[in-house]
Amino acid sequence: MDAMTPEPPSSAERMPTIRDIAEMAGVATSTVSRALSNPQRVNARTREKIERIAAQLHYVPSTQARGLSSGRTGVIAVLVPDITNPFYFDIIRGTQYQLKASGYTQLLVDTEEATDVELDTLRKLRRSTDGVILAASRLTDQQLTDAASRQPLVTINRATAEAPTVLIDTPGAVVQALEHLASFGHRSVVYAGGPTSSWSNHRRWKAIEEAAAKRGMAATRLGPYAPTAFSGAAAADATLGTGVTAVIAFNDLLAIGMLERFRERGVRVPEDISIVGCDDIFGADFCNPPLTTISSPIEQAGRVAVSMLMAQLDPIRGGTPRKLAVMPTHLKVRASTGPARA
Amino acid sequence: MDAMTPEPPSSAERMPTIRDIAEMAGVATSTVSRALSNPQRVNARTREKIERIAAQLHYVPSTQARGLSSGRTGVIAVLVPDITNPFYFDIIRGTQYQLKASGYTQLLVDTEEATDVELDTLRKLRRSTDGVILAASRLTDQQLTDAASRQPLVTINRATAEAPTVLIDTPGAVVQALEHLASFGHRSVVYAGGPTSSWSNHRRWKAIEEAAAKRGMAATRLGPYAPTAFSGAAAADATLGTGVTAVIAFNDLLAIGMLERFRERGVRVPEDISIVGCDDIFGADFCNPPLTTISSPIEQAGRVAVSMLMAQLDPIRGGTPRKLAVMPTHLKVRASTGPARA
DNA sequence: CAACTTTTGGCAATCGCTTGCCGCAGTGTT
DNA sequence: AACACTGCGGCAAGCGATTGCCAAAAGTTG
Repeated sequence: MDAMTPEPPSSAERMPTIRDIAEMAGVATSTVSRALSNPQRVNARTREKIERIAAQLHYVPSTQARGLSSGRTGVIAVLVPDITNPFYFDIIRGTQYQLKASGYTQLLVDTEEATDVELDTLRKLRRSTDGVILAASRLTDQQLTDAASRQPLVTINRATAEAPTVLIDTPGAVVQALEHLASFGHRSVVYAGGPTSSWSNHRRWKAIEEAAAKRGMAATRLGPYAPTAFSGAAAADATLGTGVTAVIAFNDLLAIGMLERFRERGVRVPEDISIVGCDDIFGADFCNPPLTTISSPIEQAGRVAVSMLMAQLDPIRGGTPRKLAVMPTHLKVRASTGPARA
Repeated sequence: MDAMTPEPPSSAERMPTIRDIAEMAGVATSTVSRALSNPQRVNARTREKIERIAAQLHYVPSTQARGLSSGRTGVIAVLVPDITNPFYFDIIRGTQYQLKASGYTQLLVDTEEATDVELDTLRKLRRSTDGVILAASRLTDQQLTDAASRQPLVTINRATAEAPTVLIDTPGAVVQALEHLASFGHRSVVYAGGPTSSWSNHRRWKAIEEAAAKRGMAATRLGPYAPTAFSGAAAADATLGTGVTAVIAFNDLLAIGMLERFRERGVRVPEDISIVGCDDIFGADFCNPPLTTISSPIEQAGRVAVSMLMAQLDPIRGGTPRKLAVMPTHLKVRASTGPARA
């Protein structure tokens, strides 16, 4: 107003606020606020007018201010151990899709397979997010319980008593995999294990051990190996050392790495050795040979995780909050498995 | 303090604020604020005391409040056309890494290869982010110019006059690819093109056309095809229809899809037809046959984009703001290319 | 038509932090 | 000894929304 007041640099013109709208509409800011985020609280005519002005001004509410006063941020964090692992891509896509549909923003964080990064992130995020989806958490039960008591949380592939969980029923499919191998005459199998801190890893091995025992097959566990194609070489070599005819890998990444190593060493797949992966990631269908693997609707797992979180955030609209969802799995037979060599 | 005041539900105990710290330390909130975010502005002893109390309270500053009053959000958005395209994985990893190192949070958004989603996202994000990295933007020059004038922006694989850009020098490598094919006796080549709105696509085709003309080779453009493995079938069929002995695909995804289709139809690669991909994505090395492709430090491109953005945000510390960075590329020869059939 | 309820909109406090401005000490300069 | 700095800390005004409380207006009812 004052002629002395220096104009702010016009480089970035000021963004409109509810005050601007309120002035133009001749109402109070509170009315604008209500019209925009609580429509039924305000008269239809007033609301329309406000909406029109808002649109005309290209008004975008400040998430910061909104979050500060309302306590809600509209942000959900998704924590994955490794952004570059294709397995998580499908999860991420699923959560992204469903979060967007629910009006939330997804904040993706790579925890680098490290417990402390995970813990630290969780702490920092407590303030700035409404909830967290924790995929393949590396936390201990205790840490997980603590975290769940502090913020709305849903885990994927990591069961806890405290937080709702989406589980991919890999153990179920492991049985199918074992049957499949048995039908090909395999009598002994190696499990190329994943990270020690991986809960799924334990779960998978237990299932294999048990199912193998039931069928009188010998099962050996190798590892731990990092869940990367790169580690496949070591896993392949160790497997060859055992003389088994079949191997089940912790995941497809590892399996694909093993495939390459086998080829390098002149070991034929599946003639000399059969290999089963897990997750049916991008690439499992076009590697050489195409990988027999355990497939599941991973993307859907992400979507389900989101809806379980939504139910937790808004118990009324969300309906009965499920504590556990199990995604079905099935064995996808491709060319990496075949009859056991004599 | 008042006995009548109802205790807040202890379910989630209140998070500590700078006021709590200020009270405990016996200083004003402004001092706490400065001690924490502007350390040299406050006496060392005072600062240490405050830091100690903050740590003890597990204090985490509210990004919301901070952003509201300071105008900075600490968030950088990264927009990619398709989260599930492995090409962007590496970019995302690069940006994530570098942003974290710079103390920023990455907000990842999938724009679904759609111009309007991109535009809309950009608008919404203007308020809540400090800057944007736009990978393979589908925007027109005009739209891009507008966007760049409204918010700090860096593009990847999309040159503009306005915004700093990181380019992957694929056209450069296309020449290598053509030489490689020529040395194998190929005289005609097909380019299986990508999306019409893709700037790189045009750029690539121009380079091929020109390089082919210079060598007296015939070049035909096919497409557009969606940059997915799924579209590979159509691209493969169309390619076969032309009778050429070599094809360069818009990207590896498409190339891999073509590879599969060729196998389905009994066309041998590289005996019957040679194929060159582009990007060297995850999977290009283990598909069947492994793909000859144009490789480049994609992850580094992401990192460079971040540092260019940082330079823009803080011109003093950031050093000379580069307007353009070109990432080198080279042809990675694998098994999908070979001598032309007679 | 009076008494009452429901709508509708305004006031003002608040969320947690940043930052411009001010003033008090302590130090150094002439 | 008077003066000017400089370093350090406090005051208080925002940032842009939300929301509890209240009052005026409108609608209902007997």
